[in-house]
Amino acid sequence: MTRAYDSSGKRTELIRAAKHLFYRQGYRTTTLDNVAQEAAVPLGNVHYYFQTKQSLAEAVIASHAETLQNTYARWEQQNDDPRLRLGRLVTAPLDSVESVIRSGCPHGSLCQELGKLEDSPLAAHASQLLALSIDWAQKQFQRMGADERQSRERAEELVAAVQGTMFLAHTLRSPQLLATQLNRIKKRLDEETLNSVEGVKADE
Amino acid sequence: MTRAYDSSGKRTELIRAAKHLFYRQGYRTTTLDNVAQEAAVPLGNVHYYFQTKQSLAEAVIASHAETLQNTYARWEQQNDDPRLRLGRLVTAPLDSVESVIRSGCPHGSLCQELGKLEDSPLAAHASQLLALSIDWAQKQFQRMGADERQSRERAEELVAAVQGTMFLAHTLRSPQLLATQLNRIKKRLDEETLNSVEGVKADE
DNA sequence: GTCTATAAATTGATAGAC
DNA sequence: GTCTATCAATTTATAGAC
Repeated sequence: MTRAYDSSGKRTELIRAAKHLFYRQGYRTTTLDNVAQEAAVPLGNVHYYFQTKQSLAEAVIASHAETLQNTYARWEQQNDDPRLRLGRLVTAPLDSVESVIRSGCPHGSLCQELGKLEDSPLAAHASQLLALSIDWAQKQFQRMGADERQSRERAEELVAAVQGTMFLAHTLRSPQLLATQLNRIKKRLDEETLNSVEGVKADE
Repeated sequence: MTRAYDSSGKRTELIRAAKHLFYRQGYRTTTLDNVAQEAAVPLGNVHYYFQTKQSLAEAVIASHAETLQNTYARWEQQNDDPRLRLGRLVTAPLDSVESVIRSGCPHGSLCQELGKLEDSPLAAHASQLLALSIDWAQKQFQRMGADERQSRERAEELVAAVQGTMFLAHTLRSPQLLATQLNRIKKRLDEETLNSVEGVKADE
């Protein structure tokens, strides 16, 4: 790095373009030329900002992580009740049905693809996106009074259900499935957490 | 095709090798040379059996579908009770924990990768593997007395949960997660289907 | 049918002018 | 810092001898 920040905005633009294309087409399918064109930057220039395609992917993963953390921070500000927060985690994919149907979960599909590149550190990096979501969900269950193990298992269960639903809806290209199943998950979540309202308020 | 069957067994062997490598490394990462070496067949010979890499992938998908159908047929023979049949669907991944942790679900991960190749018929072909499982699960729920819509939604929910669990366990490389969450799914399945035993026996 | 050698195309990465 | 031109490696696919 020879610069303190991205003065021209090209670096940021390259990350945005790569993020978009990796999501739509996958990491392997997307060429650096594709990214360069999408970002309106000459191909050769890409290597000024990112020495390798892999380092570009790492920047993309970091960008995803930042977005996720911002989202969770916002949800925490907007809702004190951990049940409502978890509800948003479940129904969030409904805010972008079309892209979920077309390309699946932005984080999940990236983990899936990079997870098979064994000789690469990208797999471990990407998996942190999933870990981030589980950890956050676990925190919410803990605020409802669940202990360490209980909260962990419920968080894993919830994230697995949402991920599996997005995957199925994407694979079968069914917006209907996405809506129906996410609502089922949400309904069960609401039912299961009905008796933990007091614990929350006491914790406040 | 100039032959009625695979007399030398090389065609079958190539499919087996490709199936294995696509699962472990992914479709894009696996080269025809990799497949040829794994099958102990010279590279140039691959094109005698499969004109393109895509046609090899189609054969792999067909082989997966055949395996799935055989498995379901066997489960139907071994158990009359649809609840037990569905139980096997849930716990089956525990019979091959290591490969699931290492590479995820053989069908799910294939669907995920091929699903992003838009200009290819492979996506639609692969998605039939998932559809097959959902359809089979739906049949079992129907035999328990559930109507068309109910059985469909419960089948989708079950498959989504199992797929999501395999995906999470694979991404986080956690055999513990796989076992814990699959057992949770099975437990809930058993609880929810407790009151539908009569309906089954009457149907027999 | 089987195999070697190679063509043809793609693509990540680099060199070097400006 | 920016961009053009090009290298080097990979990989799908084909040609043609045996």
